[in-house]
Amino acid sequence: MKSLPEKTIERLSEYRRTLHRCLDEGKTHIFSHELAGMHNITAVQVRRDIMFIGYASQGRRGYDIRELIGVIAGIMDPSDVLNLAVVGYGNLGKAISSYLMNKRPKLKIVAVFDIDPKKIGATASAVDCFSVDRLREIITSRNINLALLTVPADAAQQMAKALVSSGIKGILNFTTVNLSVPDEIYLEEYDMITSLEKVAYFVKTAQRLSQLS
Amino acid sequence: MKSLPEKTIERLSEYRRTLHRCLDEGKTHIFSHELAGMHNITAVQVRRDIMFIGYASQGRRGYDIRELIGVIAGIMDPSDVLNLAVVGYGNLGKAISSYLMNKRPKLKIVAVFDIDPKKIGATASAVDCFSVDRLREIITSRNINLALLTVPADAAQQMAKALVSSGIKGILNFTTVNLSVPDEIYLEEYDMITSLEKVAYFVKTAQRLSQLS
DNA sequence: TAGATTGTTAATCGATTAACAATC
DNA sequence: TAGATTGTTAATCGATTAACAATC
Repeated sequence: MKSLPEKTIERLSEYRRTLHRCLDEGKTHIFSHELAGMHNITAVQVRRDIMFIGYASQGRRGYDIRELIGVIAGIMDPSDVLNLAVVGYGNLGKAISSYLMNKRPKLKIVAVFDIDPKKIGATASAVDCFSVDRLREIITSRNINLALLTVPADAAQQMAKALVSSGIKGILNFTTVNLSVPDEIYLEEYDMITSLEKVAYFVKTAQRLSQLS
Repeated sequence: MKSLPEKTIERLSEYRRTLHRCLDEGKTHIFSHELAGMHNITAVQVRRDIMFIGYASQGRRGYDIRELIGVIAGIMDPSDVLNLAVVGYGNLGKAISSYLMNKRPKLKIVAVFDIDPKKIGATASAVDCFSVDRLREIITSRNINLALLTVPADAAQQMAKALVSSGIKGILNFTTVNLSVPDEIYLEEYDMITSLEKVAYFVKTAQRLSQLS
């Protein structure tokens, strides 16, 4: 199967969460326009995404929520557990760790790294915290594929380099530094300040436009 | 002036940060291919973005970094300070607050809200922490335009509603709930689990594709 | 049936990239 | 000049939306 469009992948992840919530509320089926309304998009887009993943409903009673969750999981979830490391255990690292803990059984945080001796050795939220000196050793021994980078900006590039040379496959970058890594490493920037500036720009622009009318 | 493409806005924010770093390192000019290399995009795209904002260089010696920063600031920065509130002062709220503190003088966190009496009244990182009961009062009196929502998932929709009715203009949503808000409210989803699942998907897909070859 | 809904093709929109003339 | 670089138009690519036949 070909790789799906990036935007579709993002939405599938969001649909799944919403579908789980609907299941919890006792729903068994959902219409495309319902799912669309919950995500502020159009029903056509929902149907198109679902077409992409090759799922078809039983006609006019909407999609079977349980089945749809299963199909999405088949696409999105790795067949084996993907082991993660959180690198940098400050407020952000802690927030992310507790956020992710037990949410996705196939995405498992198996190690946390920090430079602060006071944090090292602690077993925070059931995960061991190691010194960054042992990065390569632990990444190899625990078969870690993905790193969540939450260190201070001035340590980011150097740490990314160390991660890559330790055999990591992908980095989710929470720092404000644009990392440079080899092409074969999947890098996702997750940039708060950019998001915030974008919101600020559009809020400002919307205000200005509405004043004109 | 028309509103710029969303993607261009995002990149302008990223360029500016990089440009500041270059200034700190003593550079005065930068070529489009240098800036492109630092962001893993093409030089054409950099030039096109810069064309969009109406800046022109002095010919073949690249862009004047200081001037370019000024032009980007003129586009992106609100003319007046935009007041922000962080709603939910757990690990994530703390990380965001200290992250943003003093980074962008035009984007100022002027209040923090929480439900926990132990946090209320504290003056964390020089910002007062209030009870959510006083949401409307403080939002009005401190002229707050934008909220950063970091409350637990089950409180998110209710809190969003309270924020909207208190007169907020935009929400940056860090929770995993897809909020529903009126059209005129600018809503930006900032979703960690989706980002992580996306990275996981592409890492997995890349591995599979490379095994085929 | 009439009405609601899905699945899919074709059209549109928006963003990126290729190509290249102009500049220094 | 030759070479490097910019600014801009046109072509391409990818994602969204419109339109509509098929289904129940």
